[in-house]
Amino acid sequence: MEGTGKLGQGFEHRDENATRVPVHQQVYAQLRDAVLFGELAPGQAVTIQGLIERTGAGMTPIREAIRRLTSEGALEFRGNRRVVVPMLTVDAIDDLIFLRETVESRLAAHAAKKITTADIAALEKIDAQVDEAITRGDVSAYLRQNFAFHAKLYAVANAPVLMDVANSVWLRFGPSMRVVCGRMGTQNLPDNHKTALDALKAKNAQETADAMREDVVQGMEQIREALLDGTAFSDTID
Amino acid sequence: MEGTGKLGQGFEHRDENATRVPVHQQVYAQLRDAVLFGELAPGQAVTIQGLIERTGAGMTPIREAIRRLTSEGALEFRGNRRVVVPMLTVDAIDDLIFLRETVESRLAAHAAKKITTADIAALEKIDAQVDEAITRGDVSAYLRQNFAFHAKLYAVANAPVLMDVANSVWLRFGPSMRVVCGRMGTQNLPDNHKTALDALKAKNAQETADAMREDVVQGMEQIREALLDGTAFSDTID
DNA sequence: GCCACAAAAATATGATCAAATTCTGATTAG
DNA sequence: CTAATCAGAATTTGATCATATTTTTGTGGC
Repeated sequence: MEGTGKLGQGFEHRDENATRVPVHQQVYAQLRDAVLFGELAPGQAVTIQGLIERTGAGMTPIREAIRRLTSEGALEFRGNRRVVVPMLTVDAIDDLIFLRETVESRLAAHAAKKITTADIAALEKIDAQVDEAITRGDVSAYLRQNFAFHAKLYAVANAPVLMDVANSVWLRFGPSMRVVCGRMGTQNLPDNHKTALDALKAKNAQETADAMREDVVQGMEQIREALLDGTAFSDTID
Repeated sequence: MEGTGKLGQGFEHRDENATRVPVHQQVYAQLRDAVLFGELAPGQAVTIQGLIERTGAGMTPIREAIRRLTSEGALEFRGNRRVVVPMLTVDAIDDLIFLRETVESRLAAHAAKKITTADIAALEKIDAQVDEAITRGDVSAYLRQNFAFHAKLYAVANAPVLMDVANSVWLRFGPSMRVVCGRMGTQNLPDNHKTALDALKAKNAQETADAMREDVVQGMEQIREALLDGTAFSDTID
């Protein structure tokens, strides 16, 4: 996705049976990933004109994508029609930890009741890639695979409302997570996925919820400490 | 706001010092209220063309408003470019109850720590109007004033992340709430606001949280029972 | 019941207008 | 004489609309 530039290349012939993805959704997905995986730094400005050049799309679909991301908390309206990637405050991170702890453990419990062997296999495959990214020290891959693991669990839980909240939380701490990982590398990162997988196999909702809560809290606390420390975010724009 | 039709009438001269409100925000606010206070029934379709006629606005701002409401859970994408007011399922209402209970009590606790005497006065004034609406049997006024009470509490709490979640939850049960109230009238509606106000005056976070939790759960359970009963929603579209 | 055609609605683009930021240069205080 | 500040011009950016294109839906003939 990085550096490809324009959208829609290679899809000029439309008599294929491939389902057409609307431009506004493509822009949304691209911008969402950019925020989620830290390609945009906290405080960085996001302009409509810039996205027009970057994506080659028209103005309307870009506006739609920005509105969507804004109400999901990925972007922030800064008064004078300026849109930026929000910067985390300590107050905000406390609420995010609380939310993620609460929502993610409930999602995990739901998932434990509905999970199939195929789902477990998929989760194990993703978790193996998480491990690989950690040993390789590949921050970007870790962020993507770790998200994929949690996202898969949300999908299994099949609870749209909770999933929306969880995704919004991810979008809000994503940029800071990247900054923290960039500083610390991948060594101290949490991975309680194995415990969760064992609990999932046993279809034990309570244990699954506890394992995921542990995983979540560990990760979020690292961001919180970096925020309190302050040095990690000294280079961000304002 | 009802029945006024076109937007932006009477604002042709722009040398006033009145701050200009963008059209997409006006459309958003209008549509948001329509969902929140049950002017649109669950399952009802929302079309771009319809809104163009209804509001007199152009296409782009309407699209933006719809995208925003969609990611806030007030509207739902139904496959073939069709947007509808979502219908609540029993699974969804359970998650909404859980979320509102959790988030609203935390917001209440935050508010208790920061509240001023002016805020308390404002809350008491709103609560008086809630009482008046109940005795008058005015469902529409009850819905608006009750929301105003909670919204004021959110504003005092000053926790943007939690407030976004709470507002999203409101948008998701709003339409069904209206259906339920339309059936039952205003007599059996909960109002634990007095207890909450006492706790707020004492700046007791725990008691405030408990009072609000009680208020919230009572209201949500009524929707849940109506959903299980099923008769209340038999006339909705789909 | 199925396919073709017509009408309606949604997506996407570019043009136009308005507002805000930035840039420039001059004036003035230290 | 240098540096800071402010006014106004120029550029950039956002908001809105009108229009073209594509997709879906609805209808009538076979």
